[in-house]
Amino acid sequence: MLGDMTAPDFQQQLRDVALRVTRPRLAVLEAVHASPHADTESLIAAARALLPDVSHQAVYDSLHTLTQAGLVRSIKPAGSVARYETRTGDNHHHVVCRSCGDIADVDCAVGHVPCLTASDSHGFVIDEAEVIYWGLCPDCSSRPL
Amino acid sequence: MLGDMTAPDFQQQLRDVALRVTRPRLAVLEAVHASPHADTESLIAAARALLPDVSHQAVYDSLHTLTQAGLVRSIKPAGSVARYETRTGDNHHHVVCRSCGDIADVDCAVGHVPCLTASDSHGFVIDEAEVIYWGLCPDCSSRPL
DNA sequence: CCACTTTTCTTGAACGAGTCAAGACTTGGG
DNA sequence: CCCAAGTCTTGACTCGTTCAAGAAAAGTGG
Repeated sequence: MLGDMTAPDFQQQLRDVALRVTRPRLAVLEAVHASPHADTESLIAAARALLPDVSHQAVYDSLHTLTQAGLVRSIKPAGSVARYETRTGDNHHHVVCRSCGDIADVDCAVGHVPCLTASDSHGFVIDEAEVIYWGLCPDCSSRPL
Repeated sequence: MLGDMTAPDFQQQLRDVALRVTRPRLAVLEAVHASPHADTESLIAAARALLPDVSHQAVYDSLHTLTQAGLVRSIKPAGSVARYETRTGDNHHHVVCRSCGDIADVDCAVGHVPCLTASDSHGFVIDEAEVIYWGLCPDCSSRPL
């Protein structure tokens, strides 16, 4: 069951970053992989579909750990709760619908590392540029309130 | 005030956007103008320095109203509470220190409207691109933990 | 395969920025 | 000056997230 060949090898992913392989972590990893941009509540539900008795705290903890390890990435658009995805390390950004909060991935038009060098960084040592495009998703823009 | 001719006329700003001129709003506008990137708690304190008995709720409400009217702009970097500034409409972005949370303004290297056209917007109608540069401020980068 | 050490998970309570609601007060127009 | 609409005060409350203590599981060395 957890050795599904078509899906990423989550066990191996955990070992690769020197994290212990636990069922909560596997369930969370699989849940995030299956539902990109899902919020924590949904992920708790999804993780429980795989491991019925996981505590919400274990999910929160796993998400933090996996985020720090770089296996998942968290995004928190203003006005939204935390959301997670497994697509990491490829410098992609997000479009967020102002109306329904839906999120989609976008690659920057510039192609890579957009605007990473600010004109005047005030002495800050910058290591990441996070871009959020705000607008309306197809559904919401075609169905104005 | 004190002969400062460059100080914005906050009363006029409110009238220009068809908002009622109330003392809480003036106090909040002035507070935000005086302390760019301040969080709500600081702004409540700053507003009370000008108008001792403002309720926190009036400050929250004013901030929302002023934000909607475009007189102030709010920013909420992940892991931080809401912060506000009066510099609006000039497409500038922010550098946020991962360590101390300090924020500074930056103009995008591209000069204007950076990356506003995503490569594939998935049908979203985009109206704004928000950029946050993450890194370490001068103090934190020179004094590693 | 077992005992041990460390990390992780469970349970349950707590926190705090922000929001809601009802009634009193202001603002600005007439 | 008066009034209706819009704002503010007060105080309770929500809910995503975090904290804490003890129980359980993972990995390690014997």
